[in-house]
Formats: sequence, C-alpha cells, structure tokens
Amino acid sequence: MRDIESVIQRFREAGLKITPQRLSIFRLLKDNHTHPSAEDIYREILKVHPSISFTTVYKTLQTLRDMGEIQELSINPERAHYDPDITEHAHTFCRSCRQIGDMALPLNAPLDLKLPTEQGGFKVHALQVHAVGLCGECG
Amino acid sequence: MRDIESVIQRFREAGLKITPQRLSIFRLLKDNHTHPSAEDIYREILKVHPSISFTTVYKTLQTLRDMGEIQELSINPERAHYDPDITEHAHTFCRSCRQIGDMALPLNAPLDLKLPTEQGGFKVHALQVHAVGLCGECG
DNA sequence: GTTACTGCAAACAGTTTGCATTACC
DNA sequence: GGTAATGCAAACTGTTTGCAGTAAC
Repeated sequence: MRDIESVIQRFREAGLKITPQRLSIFRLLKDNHTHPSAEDIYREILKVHPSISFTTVYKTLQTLRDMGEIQELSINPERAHYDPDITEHAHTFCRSCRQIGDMALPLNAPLDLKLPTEQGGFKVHALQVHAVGLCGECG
Repeated sequence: MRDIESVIQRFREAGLKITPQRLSIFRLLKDNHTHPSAEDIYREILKVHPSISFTTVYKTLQTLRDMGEIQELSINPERAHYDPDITEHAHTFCRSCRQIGDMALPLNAPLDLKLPTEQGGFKVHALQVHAVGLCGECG
C-alpha cells in the first residue's frame, strides 16, 4: 500500500469519498505486517468507531484490493487475510496457531518456473508461495 | 494417491470399511488431473450412485486427505479442490474460468527459500506455489 | 454381532447483497 | 444538492456436525 496521502488521492480521482471510517482503515493497514483478516480489522476499528459495521470494513477492503493497494491472501482456507505489502514475498502459515508470517523469496527462483506447455500461454499475474507448517512457537 | 489396491489395504489396516461409494470415489480420483472440488466429485459420483450424499463424499475426502493420499488445495478462495497427485508440483489458477492446472517446479527453487530468521525455526511441511493469472482460453 | 458408514437435515462460518438513511464533497 | 458510503438485516455458499438407520466385516 502506498502512503496514506497517495491512497486518498487515488480515491478522490476515482470519485470515491474519504470518510473517517475509511481513513481509520487506511491507517490500520499502512505498514501493517500482521496479515489481519476482515474480522481482525473490524474489531480493531471498532475501538475507534464503535458504530462501524463489518460491511463497511468489508467493502473498503474490496475496493483497496481491486485498486491493487492491498493483496488478499488465500493461504488460510477458513478466511481471507489482507496484506498491504504488495512487494514480492512469500508467506508462512502455521497449521497450529494459524498465524501468517512473511518470508523472503530468492530473486531468481520464481522466474525459473516452467509454465505448462500443452495449455499454451498461461499469463501469470501474481505468484504466490506458501510455506505451510509449524511456527517457532508451535513447532 | 497410490493405486486403488494399496488404498483399500490402508483403509482395512486402519479398521475402515470399503463401501461401494468409497470405491467409486477412489476410482474417480485415481489419475485424475482435473483438480475437482467436493461438489464436482459429488455430482460425478451421483451418476453411479444416485442416492449418495454430499456428506459421504465430504467425509471420504477428509479421510483420504488425513491419510495423505490426496492433497487439499487452497488456491481458489471460494472452495477447496482436491488433487490425488501428491508429488511436488505447482498449480496455475485462472482468475476468469477458475480452472486449476498443473505446473512444473524447477527442482532447485523451493529448497533455496530463505526461511524467516527472526522467528526462529518455522518448520515447513509443504510448500505451495500458485501462479494466479489467465489461462490460454481466457487470456 | 459389532463397528463403522451412509444419508438426512440442520447448524455453522465467512462472505456478499439490497436498501433506506446518512454524510461527503 | 447530488452522489456515494454507511450500517442493518438478511441471503448466500461452502463446510461441518449429530444422529438414526444401514451395511461392511
């Protein structure tokens, strides 16, 4: 995710409005490396906006995701998690505590992948690398 | 997934029973490279067992997954897909038609991943590599 | 005969939508 | 003032469970 000012500007350029609720969501996500779920974000924002609804959080996350400001992680089958870090990196997922962590990707590896030839051209938009296992706490 | 005879033997050794429904599910999965969802499998088995329930399919898939005979793919956020191919390989996921394909993994890449050091030892059980994009048909 | 499986129906959890009210710009 | 966002409530989708009847061994 870009800095908050840039995100605000993009919203305004798209004819979208800046509300206190959205601003709080932006601030919560900016530089956040905890990979929160929509529910996590909702519960956190509730502390600032006691009357915010889950729907508002949900719709704002969709907008940010559609804009490419955050990425939606499909690593936990139970729920989606969100990551404002859109630079190339991999994730760890602990089977026990369900915590998601960041992992460095070697620069050369992903580009070496051999795409299936029989299907013709599969166009890769994003490469997701997930290491599933047990974290230091649980292992 | 091993050959059907071996799977049957493993079930028997575990005190589990071989029913016609389960046998049909084994046969459907064996050498299947279409990455079906539970619903896909259910609809296919219905042709052979018109009175089979989704629950039976669901529970058998769980058993096979817990035994390590098949893997559950969390690549499509909407539903789980199943893959009887448990050898190391990656998957493509088409954003448009939601089709899952197989992809070759270069042997050296996954082992080169740098695990997070600050967390101490994250123990990787399985590495999932997903290329998300558009397939030949949709792209 | 004993034990596990099947199939039903219902609960569950997370996600998504319609709509009237409210607030941004 | 016009347009979009909010928040509520309800619908939806896929997943999971409890239980009585049934079938494997």
